[in-house]
Amino acid sequence: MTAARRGRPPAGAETLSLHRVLTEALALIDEKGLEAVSMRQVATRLGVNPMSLYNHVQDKDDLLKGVAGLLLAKIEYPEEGLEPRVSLEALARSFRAAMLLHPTAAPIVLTRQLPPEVILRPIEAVVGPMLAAGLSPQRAVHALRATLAFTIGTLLREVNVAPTVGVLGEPNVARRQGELEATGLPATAAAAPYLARMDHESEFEFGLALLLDGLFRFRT
Amino acid sequence: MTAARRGRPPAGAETLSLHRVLTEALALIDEKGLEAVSMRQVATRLGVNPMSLYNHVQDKDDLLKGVAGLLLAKIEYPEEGLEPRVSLEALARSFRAAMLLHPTAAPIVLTRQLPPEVILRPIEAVVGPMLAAGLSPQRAVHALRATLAFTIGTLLREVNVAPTVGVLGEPNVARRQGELEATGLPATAAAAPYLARMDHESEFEFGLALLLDGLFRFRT
DNA sequence: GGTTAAAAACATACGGCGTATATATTTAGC
DNA sequence: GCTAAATATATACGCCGTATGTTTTTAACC
Repeated sequence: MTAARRGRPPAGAETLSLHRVLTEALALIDEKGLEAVSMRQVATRLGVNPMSLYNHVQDKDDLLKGVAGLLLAKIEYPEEGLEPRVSLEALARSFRAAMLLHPTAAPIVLTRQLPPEVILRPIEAVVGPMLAAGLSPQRAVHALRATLAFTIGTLLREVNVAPTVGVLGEPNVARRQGELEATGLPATAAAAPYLARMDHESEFEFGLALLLDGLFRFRT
Repeated sequence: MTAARRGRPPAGAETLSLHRVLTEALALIDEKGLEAVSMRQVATRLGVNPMSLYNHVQDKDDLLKGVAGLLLAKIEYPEEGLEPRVSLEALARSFRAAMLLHPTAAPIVLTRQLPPEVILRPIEAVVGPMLAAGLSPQRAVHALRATLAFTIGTLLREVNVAPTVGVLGEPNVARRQGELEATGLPATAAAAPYLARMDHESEFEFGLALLLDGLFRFRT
């Protein structure tokens, strides 16, 4: 282990950058999980002293906000001029897909207050079609918040950061179903085959359709 | 600072218990916030060595699960025999109210997988009325998951653990509204007065009614 | 071209954290 | 009475975030 250079690196040298820090942090999360993220681990992977990160990031929370921005940047926006309902469905699905590209990192976006500049574009992309569909601004905001709450809640469950009795994988499902039937709770037992099994995709589509159907039934 | 007793305490002495550990942890969260919770802090408040907690709790995560149980135990269940829709509304409101009794602790419940024994009762209380209303078990489970996802998402926003542009308090609202109008994004600017302001209560009721209306429109 | 302020890296160190391990004391059951 | 279990403390390890200070190079200015 040779001692590392100690001053500002010479002109041509590869240098640290905010982008390198953020992408390395995201890679670390993908590989080792959210809880493995530490300033020291990120620095080690970059071959750099931990304190060097602070030249590009205010603190650890700031770093995580940056990673959140990386994730949100992966949302793909539908083309202009589609039917409002089609645009909204596409957006919701694209948001979900973007989060599921990095499931273990998703809670960074979903459970954090983010600076306006990083969420304004998605908001505009949702409110636009809602107004175009004839919803009042007030109702459009209510609708945005209801669908976003549902989507966040669904995604958190999907990445195992929410309470649920459902499980994935056949052997687990069968075992859980048996446990539920053995509780003696009548409704729980009756619904056990469905409570035990989880199908994120269809649950997301079910709730999304439910909300959008309701919103577009009367466009006040 | 006299040296603390070192062995098992004598018979009559006040002794530690799981319940004391959990309630002290909850009190600490209420006073100092979630991030202030550490085994050492809880132990200090109990006048006890940190390692003593491990006689009652497997590890820190287990302690937090226990606190989650404390919170869920504060749900008040509606009486039997009400109209299904009335029961479901009461339950959703009661769940929300229970979480808002300890807003800073709520994320422990909302962003964690919990053991079945602690969530079975609420589940039964939701699925029961849904089946009573004529929903199929499959649809009842979908309905449970959709409303729960929405409720969790709404509550996380309410306790500042979710992305949003809305703010509370008049001066903040006015400032944020100005910022939104200055973005140049047309829909965002048009909806700025509503985007800037947050009204958790009415947003919760709006989404809840939207979901339940849809669910009860056709009872398949 | 020399001077100087800013930039970008490293070095050290502090106080906190969760908890593994070992030990002491008392109790409860046989 | 003996012994195992229960309940407490003591010590220590390896992490963590980051405050503070130092070194080296660059870039801007005269």
